[in-house]
Formats: sequence, C-alpha cells, structure tokens
Amino acid sequence: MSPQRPYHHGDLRRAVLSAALDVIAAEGPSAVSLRDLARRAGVSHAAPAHHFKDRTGLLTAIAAEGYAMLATALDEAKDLRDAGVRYVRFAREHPAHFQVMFAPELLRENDLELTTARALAGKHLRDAVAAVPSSGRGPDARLAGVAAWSLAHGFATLLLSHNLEGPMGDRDPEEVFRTLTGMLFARTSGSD
Amino acid sequence: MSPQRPYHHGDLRRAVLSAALDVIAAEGPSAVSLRDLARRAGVSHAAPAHHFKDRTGLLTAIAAEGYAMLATALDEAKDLRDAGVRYVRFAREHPAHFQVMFAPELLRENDLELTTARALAGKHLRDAVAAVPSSGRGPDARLAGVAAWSLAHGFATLLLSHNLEGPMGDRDPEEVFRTLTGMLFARTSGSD
DNA sequence: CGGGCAATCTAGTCACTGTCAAGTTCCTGG
DNA sequence: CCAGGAACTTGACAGTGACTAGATTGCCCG
Repeated sequence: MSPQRPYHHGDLRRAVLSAALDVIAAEGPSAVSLRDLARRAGVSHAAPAHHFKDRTGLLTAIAAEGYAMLATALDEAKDLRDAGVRYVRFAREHPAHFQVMFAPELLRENDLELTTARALAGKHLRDAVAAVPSSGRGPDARLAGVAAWSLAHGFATLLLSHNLEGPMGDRDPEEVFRTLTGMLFARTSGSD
Repeated sequence: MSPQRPYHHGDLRRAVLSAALDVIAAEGPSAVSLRDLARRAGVSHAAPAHHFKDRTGLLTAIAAEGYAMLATALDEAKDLRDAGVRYVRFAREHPAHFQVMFAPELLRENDLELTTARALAGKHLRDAVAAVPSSGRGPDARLAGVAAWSLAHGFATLLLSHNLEGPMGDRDPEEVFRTLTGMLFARTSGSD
C-alpha cells in the first residue's frame, strides 16, 4: 500500500507528535529536532512547521495533550490516595508528556489550549484533596494539597530520573507509592 | 588595568560556569550555548571547549558541583526535618544546579567527579534518614527515606517550576515546607 | 464534470550552533 | 635563556530552527 508515498501524508500531525514522544522518552526534550521528526515521517524538513509553527509550538501541544490526559485520569479517582496513584501511573505511562508538562521554559505559556487543559487538571486535583473528610476546608486545606502533590510529584520525578532504582529494588512502583501514602497519612486524617 | 584584554583570561573556567548558571536559571538548560558563553566572557567561540570539552561536559561539571554543595549542606543537618529544609533551600538558592542535577540525559553519567559527588550526597541523605530514632533500621527504613526524599524533592521541583505560587501565596517557602513535614510526620515517629 | 481554492508539502536560504584541526601567544620549569 | 606545554584564536564543516516562495493535491461548489 501507500503506492509510492502520496503527496499528502495523511495524518502528519499525529505522526510527528508520536515520533516526538518517542524521542523525548528516549533522550529527553532537548533532543527533539523538527528536521529529524520530518525525516522519520518521510516528509520534507519544513512540513512539521505547518502543523505546529514552532519547536515551542510542538512541545506546547504535547504538554496540553498531557494535561488533558492527566485531567481525565484524575477525574476518575475515588479518593486522594487513588489520585496520587494515578498521578504516578500517568508519569510512568507517559513519561514524555510528563517531562514536557513541567518544563515551562520550553513552552508557550500563554497558549490557550495549554492553560485551559492545565486549569482543568488542577481543578480535579484540588477536588481530590477537598474530598478528604477531615481537611475539608480548614486553613490547612491548601497545605494538605501541596503536601499530597509534592509527595506524588517528587516520587514520579525521582522515578523518571532513575533515582529510585537503588532503594526500591525491583518492586512495583505503584505498590511502593501506596505504602508510602500509608506511612505518611495513616494517622493524620483526624489530626485537628 | 587589564591592558586591553590579555591573551589569557585568567579564570575562564569559573567565568563560563558562572555565565552558564545565569542562563540556566533564567531560561533553562536548553538555552545554554557554548558560543554565547564565550561571547559573554569576551573570548573566542571555541575557548570554553578547552575547559569542558563538550556542552555535555560543561553541564556535567555543573551537576557535580551541585552535588558537592548539596552534600556539604546535608552534612550539617541536625535531623531529618532539617535535612529536608536544607534540601529545599539548596534548590531555591541554586536553581540552575538543581535543574541540571536531575536531568540525566544532559549529563555524562559515567563521569568520575559526578558519580563520586552524587554518591556522597546520597550517603548524607541516608544518614539523615537513619538518624530518626524509630525508623533506625526497620524493613521500612528505605521506604521512609524514599518518602522523605520524594516530599522534599517534589516540593522543590514544583517550587522551581512556579507551580506553588497560587496555593502558597507569598508565604516563605521554607516555613511552608516545615509545616508540611509537621503535618505528615507528626505522629508517624513511633508507628511500630 | 471541471474550475478554482485552500490545505498541505517541497525546496532553498539565512543565521546560528557544536565540534574539530591547526595555528598563536604566553608562562613555567629546567 | 629557552624548550615545551597550557591557554586561547582562527577557520572550517555539518547540522539545526526559522522563514520564504512555489509546487502539488484533494475537494467543494457551480
């Protein structure tokens, strides 16, 4: 099929995105080159620019997509612990998205699609925090959210940068994280 | 003096490092260019390569320096909480180092200076965890370390990526972090 | 059925980058 | 005083992102 490569690629946008995700997961965001992605997709060197305008535009699109996926994942969480587990799982299953999402200097921060997706993900995260009975709306509600987010985010980040392979051995990361939340939040639920 | 720029710069290595740190703090590691650093230092475009060989070599040197500084900071910590506070403080005071330290794809991982500095920092971190009375050496000692590290690292990372400015307002980050550790570790010290 | 139009892609250019190889200047040790 | 090496310069090459003008294609509307 594809006689001898038709003039129109078909779905170049998706192809470039997916190739970019591969490269980022393997060698980090700084290794993505529009020309290289074009080569992989079998199109001319400037074709990707028509879909993303910029290198920054491409990365911004990836980040926005990531926040959208994270938002739906968090939306289905039963409680705060489940949200944390889903956060970590998301980072493991979509490492490329995760990396780009938290590299603000690579993104066009005023991009509409990005900001709305991020806001939605943030809302679902706050909802999960608010759903914890005790910390419903104390003055520390925000701080509890920061604590939970820090724990999950730090764990996910250290995981992706291969810093937990020593201490964790070959245990399942999700299980380890679940244990961690148990250790930390066990008795804090009814603190005051 | 310095007639009209002597042939030898004097301390080009330090000058390039410091310029690189400025750029990284302002625009991230992907914005550093050896040629730009050379221009800032007022030397020819290839001079920096003599001290660092590579772009990767430069970043590796920065990471190693960062781990060394972090190691001394952690070494002076009184207890685990203090170590966490120092970890966060280090990230705030040396954001450029911190970013590069945890971007493995930008570094020469087999560099001797880097690996030894990192090992030393890791040792001091484990020491701080082991110094907690209860979790001296239970089977969960490692997990406690992972929990503490995740919390501090996540907090520091979110701080540097400007994700905590909303929830924290203009409170002092170190104070907030101290509160967090109080919330989480308050009653876990004598768990079993 | 077919003209035209917009989306898509090609091809060429420019300024910039990292890296290499070969020179030049300076300092130091013998 | 003068070899030799370290610090730096100069020049060149391939690869990059961004931009432009132009070619090709599919498709809508008459």
